[in-house]
Amino acid sequence: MLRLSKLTDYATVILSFMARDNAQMHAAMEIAAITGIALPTVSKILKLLVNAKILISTRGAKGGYELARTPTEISIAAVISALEGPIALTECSISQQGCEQASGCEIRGNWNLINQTIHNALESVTLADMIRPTRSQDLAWKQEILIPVASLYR
Amino acid sequence: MLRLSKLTDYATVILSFMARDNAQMHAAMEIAAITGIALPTVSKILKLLVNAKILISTRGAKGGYELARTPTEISIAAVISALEGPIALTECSISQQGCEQASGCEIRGNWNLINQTIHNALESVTLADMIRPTRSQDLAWKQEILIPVASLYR
DNA sequence: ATAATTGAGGACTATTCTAGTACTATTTAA
DNA sequence: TTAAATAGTACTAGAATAGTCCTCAATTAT
Repeated sequence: MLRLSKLTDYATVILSFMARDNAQMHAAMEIAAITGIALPTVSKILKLLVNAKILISTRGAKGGYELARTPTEISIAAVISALEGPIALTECSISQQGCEQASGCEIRGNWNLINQTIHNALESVTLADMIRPTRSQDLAWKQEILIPVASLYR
Repeated sequence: MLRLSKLTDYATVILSFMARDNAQMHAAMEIAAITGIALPTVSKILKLLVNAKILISTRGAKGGYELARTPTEISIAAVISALEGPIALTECSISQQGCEQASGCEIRGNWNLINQTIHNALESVTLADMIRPTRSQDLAWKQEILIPVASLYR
């Protein structure tokens, strides 16, 4: 199923709300109330997004969270990485120590390629794209996503 | 991390071996011995691949498993689907009942789009691609993967 | 100054999912 | 009829995830 964690899913909901809303500063409690996600969970997610430099936090009374960049500059890949670490389908693509297959794993290089492909696809979609309506008549969206695989080899 | 399960990873190793090897029929025990994966685990994976019509099984003495199609006709997307169910990043993309976000989820359509994008990318890579060597001088591979996103809307 | 508000950081728990194993039935060849 | 091989299903242990809670730090308002 190639699953994304629930927290990541929540993160996109939260960020979409923040991108759509005019106000710049949002307290965690406010976000929890609006999205319907429990406050401690929202807090956890917001903290991760701050660490990943996707959000900026302000402490104290009247504090809260705001987007660090404009929605067009925040890619879905960045959000996923913030919540789940580096984007990669297989273990061996992350740790350099390689897998311990008896026969030797011949296909790691190709997995890396696929990882790159997907990463590129996710990199090309931004928060601004996510908050666009999906009805087909509103489609001033990207014509196509072009992934030059050959370039990955260079 | 956008993780793929270990079983799926194993499946690609197993299928790569079968695609590379000339012999048509391979018993589960043989595959276990060569790949170094425990026999019960190998069996489990092979059964799933049979159900997904990626492999054909023959029972009885001299039986075994063989590819149902040529390696160029087996996509990585099919393999992933066989092991993990439909390829989708978010829960709500699979079940039709929708999520129970208080504010209403505005972004489902866009997630579906991203799912489609990734699915297309995985669909375009086949088992034959996986067993190709990865050294750059051997690259008679695909020039690029073209994903016409606009067409998804029609 | 002091109190109130808000985020930071980390620890902890319960639940769910995954990986792996085992057992029994069924099919086929010799 | 026996041996070899897959089919199907159920079960267990371990790991990962989701979610919660508590204490500390920072800022603003009174």
